[in-house]
Amino acid sequence: MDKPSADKKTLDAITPKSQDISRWYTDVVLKARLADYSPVKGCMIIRPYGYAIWENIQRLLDAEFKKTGHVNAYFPMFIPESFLTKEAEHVEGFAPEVAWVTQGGKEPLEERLAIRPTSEAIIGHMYAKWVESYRDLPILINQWANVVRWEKVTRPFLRTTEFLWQEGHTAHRTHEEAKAEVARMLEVYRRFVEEDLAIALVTGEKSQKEKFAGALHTFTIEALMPDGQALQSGTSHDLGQNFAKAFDIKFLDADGERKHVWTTSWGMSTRIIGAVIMTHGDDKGLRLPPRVAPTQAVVIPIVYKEAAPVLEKSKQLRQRLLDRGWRVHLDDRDGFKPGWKYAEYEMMGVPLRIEIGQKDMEKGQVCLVRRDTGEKAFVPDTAFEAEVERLLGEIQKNLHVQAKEILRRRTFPATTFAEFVEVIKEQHGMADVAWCGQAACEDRFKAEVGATIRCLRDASPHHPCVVCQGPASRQVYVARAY
RNA sequence: CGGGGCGUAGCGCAGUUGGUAGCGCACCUGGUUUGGGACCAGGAUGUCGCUGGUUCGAGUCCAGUCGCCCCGACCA
Repeated sequence: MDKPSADKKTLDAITPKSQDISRWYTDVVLKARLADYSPVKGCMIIRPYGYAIWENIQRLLDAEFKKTGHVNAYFPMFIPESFLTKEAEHVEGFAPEVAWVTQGGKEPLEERLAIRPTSEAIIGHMYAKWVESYRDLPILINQWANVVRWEKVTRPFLRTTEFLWQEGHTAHRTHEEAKAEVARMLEVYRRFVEEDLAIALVTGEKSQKEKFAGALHTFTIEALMPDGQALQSGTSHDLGQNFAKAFDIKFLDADGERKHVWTTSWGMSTRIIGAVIMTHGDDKGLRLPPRVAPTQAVVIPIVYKEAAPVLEKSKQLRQRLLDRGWRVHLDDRDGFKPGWKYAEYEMMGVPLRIEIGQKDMEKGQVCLVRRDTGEKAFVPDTAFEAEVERLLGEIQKNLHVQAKEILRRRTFPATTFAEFVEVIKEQHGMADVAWCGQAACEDRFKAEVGATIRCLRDASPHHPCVVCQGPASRQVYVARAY
């Protein structure tokens, strides 16, 4: 138990991921300075390093929204109670977690105001004002905003009382058009998460029990965390005419008839950052996918007596990468040994480390070290930019391959209920099972092991219902969830 | 919201039968160092989560309250 030197090394270390993933997660969030706890329960401060990831997510997603014809706007965070209650299923679903403003200054309010848990109500109200003719359609608006949901159990990023997200709200002339929009945006999410965040997903429709409150149909992208819990990472809702009727959003169609519009909504939140942390991180800390890493490469000069030439070379290397559009940091701080810096940037998840010392300069080479594999390579100075570009691409790809492999290994078919329970409780995995479509059978997933249907698969069932052994209508993914 | 655990310096912790707070790391200054978490010397740092009570005296005992973590029921 007395190990003075070992103690020193483990003092700042994070709890190993394999040992206790919950503590590991908290350690990483705090030590990598992604976020910090706020004085208000369930809220968090997103620190610059964490916020930089969010900014990259915003930038990439927003570009996709623009490409698909959407524009940004901003709606207020206060929603009159009478608006929220207009859509019966919507209010029932959100009532338990709405925060209320009841007083302004010293005066009590005549009507209390909900702090938006989502914006269908206020946006529906406005769309009713704005839509007159079929020529006003479609409306394709997105907003970047904060919302508040009074959650009982919170964790940084994965579930917070206040969170940042984007919510798209569209109104269409026909149901066909709205359904196409729902599918289009789900695909935008899927591609973004798989390709830019390197996270493996299953996608599909939610069961009626799990759908968004007020929607006809909800479609989801679901990631599986390494502890076997699924994480709903983005949703796209076909709202049918539910909100159009509740808020009286009507247009005069070409045939001279007044008709209700068809609306959709879709959202992705800061929760997705939690998925990035969980999916890619290892015992040393974060491993960030290059596409969203705030710093894609860090230059660490190795200086001895003659510091100036090495520092000068370091600056040149940084500049050569900046010129190519990469996000690069030069850590030329004195007083920290290289080894300390290595550990620090590994913890921060910087994808690529660039070491440069006198020896390298003499040999006309640069040392590159990958965060994902730990592989070290010496490359000719002349090939520097090309190698950095190649390696960052490799790292992005490799993280995705690893994530897909973990999802594959943790997904198990089950044909009997006993097998299903084994998958959830013993394997800590996601079950791929046939389901008859009845709510009673769906309820048993939750009652027995606390799992829910994450999404319906496109595949047709090849076995009887895993619960009742009656004829199955759908193949479904079932798992515990965050 | 139930069950369990924990709140003492920035972080991790110690603090005996109640007697006025300490250790390691981090931080600051100077020097030597620097290819996997350096070393020496000096220095600064606290409403002991908060409120109330018991007491001559509370980090310590009692009550309440807030927060965090873990495990279960609800949710992006």
